[in-house]
Amino acid sequence: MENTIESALKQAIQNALTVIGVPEESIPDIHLETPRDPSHGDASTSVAMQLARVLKKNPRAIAQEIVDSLETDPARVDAVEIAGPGFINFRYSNRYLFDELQSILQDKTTYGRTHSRKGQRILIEFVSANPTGPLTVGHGRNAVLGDTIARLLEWTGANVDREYYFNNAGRQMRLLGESLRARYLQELGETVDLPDDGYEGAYITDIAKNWLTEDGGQHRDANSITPFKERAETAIFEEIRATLRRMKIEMDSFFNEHTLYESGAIDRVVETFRKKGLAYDHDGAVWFKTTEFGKEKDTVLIKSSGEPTYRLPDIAYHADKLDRGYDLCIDIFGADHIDTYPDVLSGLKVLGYDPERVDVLVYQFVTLVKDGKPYKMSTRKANFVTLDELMDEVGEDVTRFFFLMRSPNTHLEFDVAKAKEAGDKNPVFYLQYAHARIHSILRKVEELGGLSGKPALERLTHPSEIALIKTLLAFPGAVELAAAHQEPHRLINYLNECASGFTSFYHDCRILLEDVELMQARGNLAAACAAVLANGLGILGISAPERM
RNA sequence: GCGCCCGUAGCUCAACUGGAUAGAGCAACUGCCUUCUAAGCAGUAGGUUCCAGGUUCGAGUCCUGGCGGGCGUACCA
Repeated sequence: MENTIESALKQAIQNALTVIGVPEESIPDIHLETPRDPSHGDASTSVAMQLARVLKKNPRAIAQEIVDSLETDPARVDAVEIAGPGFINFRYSNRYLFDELQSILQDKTTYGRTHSRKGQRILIEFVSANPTGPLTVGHGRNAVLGDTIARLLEWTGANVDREYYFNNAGRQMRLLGESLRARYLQELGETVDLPDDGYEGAYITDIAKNWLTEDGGQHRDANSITPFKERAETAIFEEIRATLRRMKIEMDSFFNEHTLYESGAIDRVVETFRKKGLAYDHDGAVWFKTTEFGKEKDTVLIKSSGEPTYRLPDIAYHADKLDRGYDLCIDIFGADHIDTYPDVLSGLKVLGYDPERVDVLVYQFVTLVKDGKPYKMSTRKANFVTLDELMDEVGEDVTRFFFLMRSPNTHLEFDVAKAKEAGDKNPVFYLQYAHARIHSILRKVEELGGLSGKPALERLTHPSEIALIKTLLAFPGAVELAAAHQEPHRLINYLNECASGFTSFYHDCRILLEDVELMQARGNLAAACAAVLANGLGILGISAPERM
């Protein structure tokens, strides 16, 4: 990324500022942006306006001084203009655009990859649903966000591992085992009630039925619920893994909370806290002095029953992750967990870790809209929609897309009816359609002799052609931006621009022509666009079909 | 009560972290298929960016105070 035109321009501006005698300490961070309005050029900076106050001069006059001492590469930059209140606008040369287009055509499947996170090891923990039931729509946003952010980070050069953290002990799992036993016995004709607060979902009955066909009812008189718990866990985890696979999510590891008890990691955390005077006994429980870190109340680490609350293993777990040598650990949390992570960070600080190495992405809840009405869900009650059911209805691509298309920190309305309308109302098809359309044309170009290895790209002069090239060149930056913010929807916004840029080009400029040279130039532009769309959809985990 | 998030077109949401005339998609209206995929394109209409102050060359974006919604505020996860 060192030799990009942007970095060259920044350097040139920096130099010019020094030349005109701006003291080093008042030089701001030079920021280049792409103007919304194309008539304002291809890149723009507002340094002159930022300096107006320090230098006590008219911003336009400062801009003029900067431009006068600015040395830009005439092969890449056609014009430098001052506009508005003091913006300095840069216009790129066509030659630059064609050179860059050529490099897209060379890189194809790797175009858009950067090295900004090269050498970084990142662990991203997500989904992390306990095995008490199938994954529901509620987990979907977490799963897809986590996986897509992982893919984004991989595209910027990082080495990313995906981990699923779970707990198969405790009250919830006990209830699950008891619920399974009840169903099992019911299937054998006994009259047994589900336990209070038991799991009512039909999947429990399915597990019971399957088991019965295997074991013939030999667990009827088992006096321990352990086999029921284990059977339920295995069956449910199998289903969860299958669902994830269907969503194109491949975990690198599953981490059982229990190992933190066995290894003594939890005890060590408490010991260290005590040694530092940040843990104490009160009312039979062990407390963490979170008031030392700005909280209103201290927090219970170990209940008077002797059972730790989930915060304690959480702290030990994060320490474990950092011990494994990751530069960065990312957690994907729903908004309901928002209150827990400050404690984890405080705990890590006490243990001597740098909390900066943990990043928490909090996303807001999903409202599922069915028949125009919001649909309330709960795993324990039977009224939930599983991810599998959702994918059965709207397909895998649409499912991933809908979870990604909004900023993580706004509420997401998932309207099943809209997602199902496999037509113009569905934005995912717009991207796939543009891609398929290009391939359809390229197949025809192939019949007419194919694309030239050395296309005459300078034949591309139509405004729609130039605009499309510029959009394609923005791809690596869009990936970088989405990765930096951990917000996949930014990439979707970009891909929409890309697809609509193509369709404008498609309508303005015919590709299949007698003029073979022009056909090849345009064909190559279309091919470059297909490559960008395919790469972008790949990052989102959405297919890029060649025919529709 | 306190903490976090949100409030932008009729609806669902963007807006490159402070930039130039706030943009898309649905829905509405008007055009465009003997020519490469009409799952498309071009156009019209739609806005006091919740309200009131403040910061500055410049605010949807930052600060303060309200109003409205979501989530949390457990010896539940």
